[in-house]
Amino acid sequence: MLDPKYLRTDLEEAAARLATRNYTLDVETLKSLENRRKELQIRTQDLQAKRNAVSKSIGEAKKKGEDVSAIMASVGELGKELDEIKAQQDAVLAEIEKIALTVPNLPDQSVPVGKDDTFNVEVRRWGTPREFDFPVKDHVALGEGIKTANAGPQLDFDKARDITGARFVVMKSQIARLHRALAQFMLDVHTQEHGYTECYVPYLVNSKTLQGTGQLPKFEEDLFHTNLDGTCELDGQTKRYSLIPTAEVPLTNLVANTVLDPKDLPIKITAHTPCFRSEAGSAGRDTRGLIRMHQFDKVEMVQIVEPGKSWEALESLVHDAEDILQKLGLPYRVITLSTGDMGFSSAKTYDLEVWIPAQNTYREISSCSNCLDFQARRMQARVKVAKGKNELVHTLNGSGLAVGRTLVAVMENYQQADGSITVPDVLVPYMNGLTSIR
RNA sequence: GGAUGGGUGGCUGAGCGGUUGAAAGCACCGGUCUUGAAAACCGGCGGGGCGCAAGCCCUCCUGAGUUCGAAUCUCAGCCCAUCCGCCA
Repeated sequence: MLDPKYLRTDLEEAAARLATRNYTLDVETLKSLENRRKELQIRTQDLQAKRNAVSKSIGEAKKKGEDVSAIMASVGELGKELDEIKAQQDAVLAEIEKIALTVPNLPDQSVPVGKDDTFNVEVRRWGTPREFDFPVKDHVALGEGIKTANAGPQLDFDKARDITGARFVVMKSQIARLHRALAQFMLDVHTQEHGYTECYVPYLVNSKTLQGTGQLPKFEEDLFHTNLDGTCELDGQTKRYSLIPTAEVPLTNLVANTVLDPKDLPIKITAHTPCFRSEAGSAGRDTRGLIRMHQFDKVEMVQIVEPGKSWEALESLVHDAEDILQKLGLPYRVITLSTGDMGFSSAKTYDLEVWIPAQNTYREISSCSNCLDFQARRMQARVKVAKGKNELVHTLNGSGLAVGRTLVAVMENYQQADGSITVPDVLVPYMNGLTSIR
């Protein structure tokens, strides 16, 4: 959520900045709601003050044994009026809240302005894509060509289709192990070299949690939801669990509704989890292979930092992600997403794109975002900066990395003419010494 | 799933329906004392909203209700603890 104070005082500016990310802020509606809110709040508070004063005097009079029937009669109407106005105020407040929860974060001033991904800006490149002296295969062809002992493909999309449906995969044998090795390797690097604390988190979360990081209420259809005793509405909260679309959700919400001690910051945490996305609206895109799955593994990094320290934290986060790619020897580039291409909660996002030989292009493998206080405000995550002075923390998240896509990159970049895959040096220990998958 | 007991400020923990936003202790902050520190003593110390401010309002798990007035009473829900049952 944006700072309601800012939204009140600089509504026009907010609208202009949000427009750069293709979001139209309903200025007129907000203005009139705000005016109404103010008017109603003044009236309720006035009535409440009156009621409090009278009630107090009743108490005092009663204590002295005086007759209070006259005073009590005088406040009879007050309660009724208060109830009415309070109800109106609650309705207006609820309406404002409803809008506020669907307004995306403001893009930082340093973010390139543009309506879509064509306005993204390349920041730097690392590594040189390898020259192949044979026709390159994509990871699907490679994975289906490498067989298990009983001749089944090690990358099996057909079985997954039978078991579940499209956009799922079954991995077997050494490919499955390579996939696991990648995740282990990433976790080890982040915990042992980058200072993150490893976490194991729930894969099913409640609605409040999803609201905290910004997935709800706006992106309902992007998620998979469970159906706990039917879905019942309970004080505005849908009672059900949903599968996490990223570990950012449980990790970031670890600090929801807390007041942190500055000396405990920054908090750097990481987790390897499966991620579940409905991919609503991406029908037909990346239908071949592992690039876009309903279920995929990811190692996620989250940082909780003091306000004012998040920009340096964003740079460190990107470097932590880049380090994995460098250790794996995978060529990549760093992109600054334009205003129109950023996620809902982000003020600035760097994407890491890894070289995919079969597509002759770079594809997203990590997304690192600074959310500033946007998520913290939704979660009520604060830090005690001075005595009695609490400020919202800043939250950042980044993939470190998407494991499935890293597997794709390793398979394709390390393929040999005979269809085998050389195991990157850093992964050999995780593969029990195996140097080649064939 | 069944039974019982609970949810109060950073923590522990009081709180007859009426100056209780909340005793007390710990922690924390400021001061006195001290060469310095500790101890002792004095003072301060939850969160949020509106407002330039004074101040006013909200907030004792959440929501609804009773009442002139609710942390205190009623109902529902959520969560926690313990015991029983079931179970990876």
